[in-house]
Amino acid sequence: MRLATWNINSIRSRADRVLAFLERSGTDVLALQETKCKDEQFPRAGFEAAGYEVATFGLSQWNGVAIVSRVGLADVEQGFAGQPTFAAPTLEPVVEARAIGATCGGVRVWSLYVPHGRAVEDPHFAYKLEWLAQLKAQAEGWLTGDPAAQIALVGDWNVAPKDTDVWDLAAFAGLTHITPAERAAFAAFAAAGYTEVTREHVPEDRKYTYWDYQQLRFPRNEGMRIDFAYASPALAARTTGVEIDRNERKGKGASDHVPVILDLAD
DNA sequence: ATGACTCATTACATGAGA
Repeated sequence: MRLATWNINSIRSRADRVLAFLERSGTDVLALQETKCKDEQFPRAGFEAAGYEVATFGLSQWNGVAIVSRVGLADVEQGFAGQPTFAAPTLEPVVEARAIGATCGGVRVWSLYVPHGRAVEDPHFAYKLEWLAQLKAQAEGWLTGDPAAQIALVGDWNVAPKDTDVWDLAAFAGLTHITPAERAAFAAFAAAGYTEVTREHVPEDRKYTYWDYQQLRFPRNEGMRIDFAYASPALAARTTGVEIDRNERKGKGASDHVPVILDLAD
């Protein structure tokens, strides 16, 4: 089975690209982030015509996550238990559309769009840390008592765990994504028993998953590695390979992130 | 070339992204 994750930066702008990717890569289950549309606006028809089921969680033009699968899609959950809320200025707190779970081909898949944080002194940053802490608390519970659990926590984590996961550490001084607090929140999933399988299979430096649209970041390979896949022990044992599909950043109309693809043994 | 931001909005400028 092939399981992929991709921050698509608007599904309505790139549905054709995603359909072509599914066909070319032979991906069975795709977790999407930043779909940037409400559920009723999601372009489902093309996916269903291609033989995929679709589960979405979108509330507005911000955030939005989805899972598409051709190996079954059951027990959909929009958001996770205990997911922190966020209050935009002048608005009531809401559970944002940043997490959706579904069981696909025997794997409990979570498509995750971790809050950005914006700036270390911004309320969004504390929200980010709490969001990760609460997700970790839930994810720890999903593992207990079931050594055979097949769980994949995949998506845009908005954390660069290693100094070499950004193109120039000095350029990030004082900014989010590289702080010890964020890295500790990310590492807590490993302490809880999950394995970050993309690092295991692609350990080399400068294997980025995101390049800013500005300042020729992609042709210069000045990117960030922030899209990851934490796997439960049984799922990690099944993971035979990982590919970061760098070619998807090329050309007109690319997302600023590329797909990360996991190969799972039957 | 892999190329000089992009997306969505009761839009025409603003907020968000990282």
